[in-house]
Amino acid sequence: MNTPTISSSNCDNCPIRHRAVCARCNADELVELDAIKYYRTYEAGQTVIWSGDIMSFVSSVVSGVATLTQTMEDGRTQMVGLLLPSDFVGRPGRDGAAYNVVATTDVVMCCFRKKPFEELMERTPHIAQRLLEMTLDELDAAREWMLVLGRKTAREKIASLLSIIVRRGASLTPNSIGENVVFDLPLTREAMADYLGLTLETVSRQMSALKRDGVIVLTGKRHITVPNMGRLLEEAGDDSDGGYLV
Amino acid sequence: MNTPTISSSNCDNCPIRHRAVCARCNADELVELDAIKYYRTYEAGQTVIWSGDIMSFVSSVVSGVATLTQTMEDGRTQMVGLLLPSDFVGRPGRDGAAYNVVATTDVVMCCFRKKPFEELMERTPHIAQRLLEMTLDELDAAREWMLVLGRKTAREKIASLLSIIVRRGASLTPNSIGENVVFDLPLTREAMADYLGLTLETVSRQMSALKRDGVIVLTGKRHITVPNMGRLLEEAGDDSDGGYLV
DNA sequence: CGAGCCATTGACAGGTCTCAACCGTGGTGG
DNA sequence: CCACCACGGTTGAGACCTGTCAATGGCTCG
Repeated sequence: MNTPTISSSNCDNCPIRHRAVCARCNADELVELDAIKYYRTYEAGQTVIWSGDIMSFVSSVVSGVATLTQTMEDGRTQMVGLLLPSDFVGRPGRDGAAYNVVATTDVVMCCFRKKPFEELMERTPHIAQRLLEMTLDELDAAREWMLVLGRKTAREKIASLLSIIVRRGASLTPNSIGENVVFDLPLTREAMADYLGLTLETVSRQMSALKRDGVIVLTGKRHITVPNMGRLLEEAGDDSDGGYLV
Repeated sequence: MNTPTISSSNCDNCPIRHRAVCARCNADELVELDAIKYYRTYEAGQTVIWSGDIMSFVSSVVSGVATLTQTMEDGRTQMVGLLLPSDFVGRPGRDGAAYNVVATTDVVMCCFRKKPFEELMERTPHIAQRLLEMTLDELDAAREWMLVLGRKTAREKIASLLSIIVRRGASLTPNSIGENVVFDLPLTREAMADYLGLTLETVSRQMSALKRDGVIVLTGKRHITVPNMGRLLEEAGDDSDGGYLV
């Protein structure tokens, strides 16, 4: 395992301090959380959690990208969550994991022992409030995703995924002001296919098509430049304003 | 409209008393909820909420069935939620509605004025706790649905939808013990298509196919008998035990 | 240099959509 | 009273998009 060293057990320097499940906690509450927390690291490709596992912890993604997937008996796989820094993993009150969690890049997790975390939640409204807020956001994201899966064409699906990654990464890579948006795909073609309910061949073909049509510029396989974000949003079939204030 | 009379302003007789957002509330908390609540009824086909509307209330479905849908500019529509009795509508902390809500049967809603409800939530952990629990359940349902939308065939999608309706209706129509499961579809073919990301023609064809193959028996358009529930679950591509205790 | 992985591209098959005709029921108005 | 329409549903024929199977290319690493 790479660099298991945890430089900051200190929440003050934590990159997700004000966005994760602990966002609303005050100093006293952080002390309580600190007592039940530990860090774990995972290498790219490693499975963090197997569906059905008994979970002894819940956790927050500190850095890196992981996926939440569901698999049918015959192997068909659907991604049901894309876990970026600050996202929460696990369900308080449930023992078994419902999904597979796989690290797609090297990942650092901030884990809380489950039992004490649940007890802490009982008497710390700040945690439960934040978790409710985050869960409602995830539910909205899942519903937007359902529209993508159910009603969009392959080309629109790809454009939607790229838009979502840009939107979610905006806070991480603060260069989304000008026209040119640049980012690295944290997913393989296969993972993109699992996200979008497509085959990896169709993903590849549509990526090539968007490239050919000048919607995106591909440098290597993963480095992407979007010359015109409005155009990408059009291709995604979304309202051209992106749904948020312009 | 059938029986718009609200016989019970009294929570004790409420059919969703122990399943809705108020499930954990004690007598004192119910009194507070009672002060900010009112009932509304909607006829089948009526739109309850338009996406983008300013919401002055949140609510629980008391009886009937409603749908939560999202629509693209060109009219493509995806259902993102199926609202059955006890389900919660609205998002505390957000002013605008994100989805359309349409009554598919006559519906009774128990509405709470939004501002006071939010204030009550702040000081009543029982409500926030229950809402978190319900939201996590909805998120799980949305993720199961994503697998259906992204990876299942039309035939599997239909079988999955019927299974879900049976499972959710089990508590409502307590006849799911024996082999024969009987129920009425609360959805038109078009609504089923919007649920599953299909066209209504494909839904109709697959319903006919399942009927022809003896998986279901159709009486009229909406009345369904499932002679062998295990068979239906197989057709849905799910684990044969249905995920729950047999 | 070969192995393994990720990705691209082609040819073809097949599942679902599109367009269209038709059926049965219930309500309505001449 | 009955023609007529609206509505939900079924079925057919053909087109098209995406999946399947297969071959190939580029890259990294041992």
